Amino acid sequence: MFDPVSKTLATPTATTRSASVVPINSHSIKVACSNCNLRELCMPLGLNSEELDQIDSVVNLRRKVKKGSLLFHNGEKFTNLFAIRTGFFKSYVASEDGREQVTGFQMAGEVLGLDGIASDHHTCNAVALEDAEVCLMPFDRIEELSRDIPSMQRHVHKIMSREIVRENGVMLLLGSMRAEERLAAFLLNLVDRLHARGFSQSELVLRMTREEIGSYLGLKLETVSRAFSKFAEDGLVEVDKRNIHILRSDLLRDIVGRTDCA
Amino acid sequence: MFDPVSKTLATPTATTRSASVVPINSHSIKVACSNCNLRELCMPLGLNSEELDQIDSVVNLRRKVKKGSLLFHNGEKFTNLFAIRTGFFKSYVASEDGREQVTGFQMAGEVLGLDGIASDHHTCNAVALEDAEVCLMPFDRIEELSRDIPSMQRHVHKIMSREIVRENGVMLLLGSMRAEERLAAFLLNLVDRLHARGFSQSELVLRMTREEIGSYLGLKLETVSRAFSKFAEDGLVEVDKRNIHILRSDLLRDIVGRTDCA
DNA sequence: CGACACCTTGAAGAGGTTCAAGAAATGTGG
DNA sequence: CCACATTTCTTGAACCTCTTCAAGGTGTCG
Repeated sequence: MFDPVSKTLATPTATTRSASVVPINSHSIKVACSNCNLRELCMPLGLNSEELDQIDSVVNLRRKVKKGSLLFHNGEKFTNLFAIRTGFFKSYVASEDGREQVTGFQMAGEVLGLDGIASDHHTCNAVALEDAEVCLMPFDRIEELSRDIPSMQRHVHKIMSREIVRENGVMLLLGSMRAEERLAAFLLNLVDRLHARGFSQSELVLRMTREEIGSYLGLKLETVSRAFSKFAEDGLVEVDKRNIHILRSDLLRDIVGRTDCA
Repeated sequence: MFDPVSKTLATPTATTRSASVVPINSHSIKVACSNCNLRELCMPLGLNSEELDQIDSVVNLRRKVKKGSLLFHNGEKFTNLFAIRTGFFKSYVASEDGREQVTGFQMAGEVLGLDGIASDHHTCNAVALEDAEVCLMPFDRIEELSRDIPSMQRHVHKIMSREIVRENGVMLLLGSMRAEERLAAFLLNLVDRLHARGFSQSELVLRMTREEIGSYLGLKLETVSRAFSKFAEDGLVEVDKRNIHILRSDLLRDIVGRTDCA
């Protein structure tokens, strides 16, 4: 199955959708992974309690990110990876001449910041599309821990490889699909990842604008809007602003998969 | 500077272009990194001799890959990363309906196979575009070594992150550039990477067909051909089949960078 | 309530694709 | 080593998808 934006982790875990349930007063506070309900999404399974304690010592801070504000930006020194606890992000790159390309949308349990490892500086930007909360994971601590705990090491490698595979899928999408195929693939991927987090298989709320979807899919916002209208007209989805109800995911899948025909 | 296909490693090292200088009779043979002239491209610098010995024990096999044959393919069990010694590869993904998308072109000193880590199986294919030779690096040995040698660990992380950053660049290219911008960016990137390996800054020989370039750039082969003709007509390059002579790299750079205008 | 961001829809236009034909290079087998 | 089949590349012309430009509508927030 084609999967342009594969989920960071497959383990389904119900999460709350509200942004600020954890009492946080300061800019960032100490937390413990060992009793985090997203642990299955962030960390390798089957660790003993000693290893869990070690991990608690890595993920020692949280940070709230207000809607619209940057988690990190191009050029910024890289020190942390970020695990999303709540909220929704977009990451994007910009060329000198001002063009922007959304490179991904990230949700709870997914990791941000991998781009920064290459040069010790971030090369893309990450913005919260709704009020969000992230765990800070100092990368040198992650590397230390990876040396001590092989399953942790393997986990880190898998997360990075998964991102490479995801981007391969996006290249396929951008390089060879038509507008409606792209949007269908996008919707299916999004609802899939939400479903893996305990949400509906058929309903979703878009956290991003048509323009941001368009940027991600290599389309103009008008084209995205028209494709939504076409899907609605054909009875594949109901579209009410950013509330999407998928009526015929089977037909959406057909659209993604077809080589030719209309 | 926009860089859709950033080089795997920046260290310039002269290499020979011929494919079969090393005497190899069997399918694969033992070799030593410690006296490989590509070591600077593949391995972290500043290792002591004991660490170099350890690395020699990782990269213990070479394999010849004939032009047109697969190094690995989608679905194949993942066990090794591959460091290219000589030759030129393309990697590509395929969707069920038969569409193919070239995801990258790789040359000496670059690493193939990172996609396989995520699921223990490769998700893309790698084909030699000319007779090639690769070093086999068993990934579990790489992980062992990474646990012992922090600079090795960091090196592996950087290689993976670099691939993520490269793909971000390709997404920008596919999502927001016009045909001629894409081809200009492609040529500049290719000649850059070749130059870092001791080749000319202005002359290059394409190892791939127009169709493969088109697949990578999200264009049809006719469009690629026309863009080449346009560049030649405008005096930016000389094109003789697959031999490209870049006359005005400054103007090529302008083409990549411009937001609008003609 | 007004300003602003976001979304939809129509009409015209452009860039790239598709289809087609021919030329040049490459490889194969005798 | 040559003849022939095949692959690769180029170029033209018609077509189509998506973009651009434009206008109007809706929802949101200070």
